[in-house]
Amino acid sequence: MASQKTLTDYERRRLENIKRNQEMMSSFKIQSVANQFHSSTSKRQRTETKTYKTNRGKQPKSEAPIVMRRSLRARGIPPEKKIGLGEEENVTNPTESEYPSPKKLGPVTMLDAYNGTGSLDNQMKHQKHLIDTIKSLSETNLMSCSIHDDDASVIGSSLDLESLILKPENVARVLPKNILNLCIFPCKNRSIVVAGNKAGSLAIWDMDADLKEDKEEQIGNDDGIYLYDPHTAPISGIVIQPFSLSKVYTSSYDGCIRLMDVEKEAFDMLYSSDDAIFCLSPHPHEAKSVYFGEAQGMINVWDERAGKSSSSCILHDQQINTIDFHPENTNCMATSSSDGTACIWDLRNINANRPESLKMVDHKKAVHSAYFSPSGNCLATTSANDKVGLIRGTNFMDISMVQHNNQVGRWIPSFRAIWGWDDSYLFIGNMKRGVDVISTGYRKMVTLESPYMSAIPCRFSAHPYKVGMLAGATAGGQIYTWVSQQH
DNA sequence: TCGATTATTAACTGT
DNA sequence: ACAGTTCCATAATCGA
Repeated sequence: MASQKTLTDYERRRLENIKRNQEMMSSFKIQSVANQFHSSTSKRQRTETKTYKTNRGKQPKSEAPIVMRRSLRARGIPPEKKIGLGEEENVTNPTESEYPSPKKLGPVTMLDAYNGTGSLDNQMKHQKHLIDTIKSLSETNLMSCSIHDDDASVIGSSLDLESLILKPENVARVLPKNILNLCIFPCKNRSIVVAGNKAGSLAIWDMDADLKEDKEEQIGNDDGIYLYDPHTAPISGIVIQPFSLSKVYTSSYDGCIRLMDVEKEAFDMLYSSDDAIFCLSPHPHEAKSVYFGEAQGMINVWDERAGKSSSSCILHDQQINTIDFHPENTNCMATSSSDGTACIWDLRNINANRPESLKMVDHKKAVHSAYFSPSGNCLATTSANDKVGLIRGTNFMDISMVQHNNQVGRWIPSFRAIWGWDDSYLFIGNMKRGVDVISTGYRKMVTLESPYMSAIPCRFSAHPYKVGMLAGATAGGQIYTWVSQQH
């Protein structure tokens, strides 16, 4: 009943937002971008462009420094068990002991986790260069934030869809295997993206690397891509601390939450569990806590001050795929789950054994994401039932469903519709190698296409400060970054 | 109701 | 250009 009071409070604010939003939308010019569905005569259109920016995409060859790292993790059958099976034989019994594999506990230095090529000396220099970059960016970001606090100018900036283009230099293969998660640094003047893949590797791509002023500082053929191996199973969440860019949280199916602390040049181990961790989300108003979905439907909170997980609770019948917080109402949280539902919760109510949600959206099939719009007026859900849900209005009572093909099969990570820079558009992958842009204002859906996009983008991240900069990641480890071409 | 099983799918790998 | 491999997602289908 305490929640009732907040809701009215909350409602009032939302109504104001809705009004503001409507004004914004009506003043917004309609883009009817001609849908050039090149119904692609066949599939073999062009695939050469994707290797525009190649990388050490493959497994390291036999080189001295790598052997050192390999000896720690890969190839490691738990030594105390399974010896009787003989080596290499463990492949034949997939029933047990397969997945948890050689999980490394405790902190790992960034250099140890670094996966590069070339001489050890070059690797050290290259890796150090990234550390310096992130450190410097952390400082400049703090300065610019404190001087003119014009963050608000970005939120609500409208976007001209026609201006979005994909340049070949903004295409790169940054990782082997599926990218499951990516996140662009919340930094005003730089474009750096962090991506995690199914193998537990983390890539950091500094897209401004080739514009670097200090050419003589460049090491080897510096493509701005840095590869680390902090986890041993799929990376399920990446969170960059907005006010401390040198801290990047990662969660993984290996049951660990790590913190890449660039100041300490290490991947700290914050939390470890026998169960998989499926998602990770920072509380926007409590900088020191991250929420994460663990095991079957459980939500858990990591509290940095306490140095441990503070509370847990079962919210769903199956795994929680995403957690997201309302941008204004500090007690409002949304979850999506493979149990077929997305829910909105009052944080004060989720301590009970069987908490009750404020709102539940039933998709009947797995829900892969549920994200609040930048204003908080709308919740967008993406489900395996081929619907994108828009939940808005007073108390989120108004539910509309947009048809969208979300049948990705087995090899493509599930689609998740994300918001751009205002409440106007959602961005989601398209099975025909495009980016679908869903309008919330009852306009026709538009598909972004490019000859340089040779695979299906399934996961996205929008640059928090650069309107129009949208990075899409594929099952093949590529990242395609669309930008807004001025004028 | 709960397991175990299978079909589905796109892109990479390597001849 | 072709075929073989990926393999821990999801839903539908059987069998206990």
